[in-house]
Amino acid sequence: MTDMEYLETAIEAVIQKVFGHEALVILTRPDEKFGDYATNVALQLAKPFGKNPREIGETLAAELRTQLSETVQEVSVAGPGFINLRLTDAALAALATAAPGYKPSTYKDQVVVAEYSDPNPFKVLHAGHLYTSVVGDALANLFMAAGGEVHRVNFGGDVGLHVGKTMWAILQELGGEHPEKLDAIAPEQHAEWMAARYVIGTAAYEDDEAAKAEIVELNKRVYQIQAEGDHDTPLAHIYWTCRAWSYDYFNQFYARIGTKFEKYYPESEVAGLGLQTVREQLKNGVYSESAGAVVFEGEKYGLHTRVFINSHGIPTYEAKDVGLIMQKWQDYHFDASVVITGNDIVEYMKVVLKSIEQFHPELVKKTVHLTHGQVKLAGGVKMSSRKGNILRAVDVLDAAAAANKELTGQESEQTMLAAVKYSFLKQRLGDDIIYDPKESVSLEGNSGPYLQYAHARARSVLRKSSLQPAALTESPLDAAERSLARKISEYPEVLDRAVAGLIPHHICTYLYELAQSFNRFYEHNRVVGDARERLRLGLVARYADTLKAGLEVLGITTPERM
RNA sequence: GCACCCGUAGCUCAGCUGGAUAGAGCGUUGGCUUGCGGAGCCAAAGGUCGUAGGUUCAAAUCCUGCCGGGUGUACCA
Repeated sequence: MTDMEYLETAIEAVIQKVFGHEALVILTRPDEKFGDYATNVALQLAKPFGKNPREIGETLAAELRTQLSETVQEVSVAGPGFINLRLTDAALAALATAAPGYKPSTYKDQVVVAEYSDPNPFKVLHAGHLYTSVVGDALANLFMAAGGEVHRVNFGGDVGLHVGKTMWAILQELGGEHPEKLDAIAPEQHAEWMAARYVIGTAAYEDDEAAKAEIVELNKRVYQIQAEGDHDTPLAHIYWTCRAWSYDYFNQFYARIGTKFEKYYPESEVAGLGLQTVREQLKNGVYSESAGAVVFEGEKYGLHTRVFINSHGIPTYEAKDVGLIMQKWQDYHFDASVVITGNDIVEYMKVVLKSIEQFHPELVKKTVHLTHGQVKLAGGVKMSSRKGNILRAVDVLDAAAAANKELTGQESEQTMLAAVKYSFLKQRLGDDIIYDPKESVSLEGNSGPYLQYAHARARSVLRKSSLQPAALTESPLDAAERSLARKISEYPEVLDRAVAGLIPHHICTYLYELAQSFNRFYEHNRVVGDARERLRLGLVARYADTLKAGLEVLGITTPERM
């Protein structure tokens, strides 16, 4: 129980005692001039009690003053009837002292599976993958901070039409099924070479009927290669080699941005289970046959119909997703499963989950689908995957690195990543984000590098002093110190809210406000050399620790020096 | 057509478990500077919270209509 919850309970007890009424008290953080906490409970009770809210407020305030005198130094009623509480310095100091180490227990000892990124082998990583990777990593960190046993997994299509398209163009390039010719391609070229093949294959599929037929055929042959475990035929050689290139490329990218997956679920590994499950449930009437395909009739549930097995007998993405969810359940028996994807598949996912709900409802109950928007270039430039002029993940990182170098004259991978990650994370999840290469890496204002700098600067102050930081309780706080302590003390509440709503951007907002709080304090108050040096060092230490804790949840590094 | 999401300052966004003068960054204007890291601080200008209703003591926040934008809508993922 946080101290805020303790106070809420105490106020509820007072209401019970004074009015004999059960009320739900929610404390908020009002403007600092009003106090440390506020509640509008008196306003809410005015109607049922038929009384003036200020009158109710005053009655409660009087009782609270005597009941909470140990931790609350002032209770006031203001405005239309808000009850404002001002903590004693000692109570506030205790809160600030505990803040950076706070761990919510929301997911304590629970198994949580976080699936995100989900790139397809044989294709390029685009800006959207960078976005989902950054967001997914932060959410996984959030679950961990809340006590969860987190498993990061990744799902991707190593079979499917896109593979047929790329393979078709690869065969064109190699002049047939000649795997030995792949050796001529330099390792650092692998990813780009395959991305270019995909673009060519996609164009051919759309424009050339003969090519389209060949691609469909290749798609089937790839499924066959998987089904038979074929590693010997020339085509299989090409397939497995290029598939491995893709995974190497993914791993390098994830290592660069600092996220690590425990497991890849290639579609080929879950397609069988999906197919089997859907066929089984077809017998049970969950799915039905229509025009040679197996579908789920979503209209019955206010959704739409989707094909799970196509008329060629091949499982579509829908069936693979069924297989994936079943497989994750078999592997982890999770308490919670969170899937993070783009918002273009929200309706799709509803259909898939609704179908699974028919035969495995508890599994769906534990699953949450979180979605994000697209990463768009400022200026509204339209990108097309088909033409290959998409915004790639590396393009974003390169743009950030270039801007950072231009601004600081230095090259820093840490700073660049902080800039990109923070610019993605500070926005509420769900909507599109406008990515402006210049603006997003700006090192001034509300940015990742700003917070890294704020942290490094605080550490520098601590290094500068030869004294040990004191416990905050050693002395009453002056106004500026109190203001900073108050902001630090909010951290547990912010973390709780971020965990409860799975909204990491709240942490960003808070950390920025915290840094502003510190800068205001620091502007006019000396630390090293001041008579209050030890106390202030204690404050700076809590501040730096809180920044560090928050940034770590976001997946942003906190260098001691920059 | 239907479904889902979105519409807050010039730009990019917070705020949306309903509450006290709607906040921040960038940009603009003006001030602070021999500073423990100024990547900062203070201040000013800038808003019919898309629009019309409804619910409520109280609506940017909840409900409905409309306008505008995005996405999805049977064998792609």
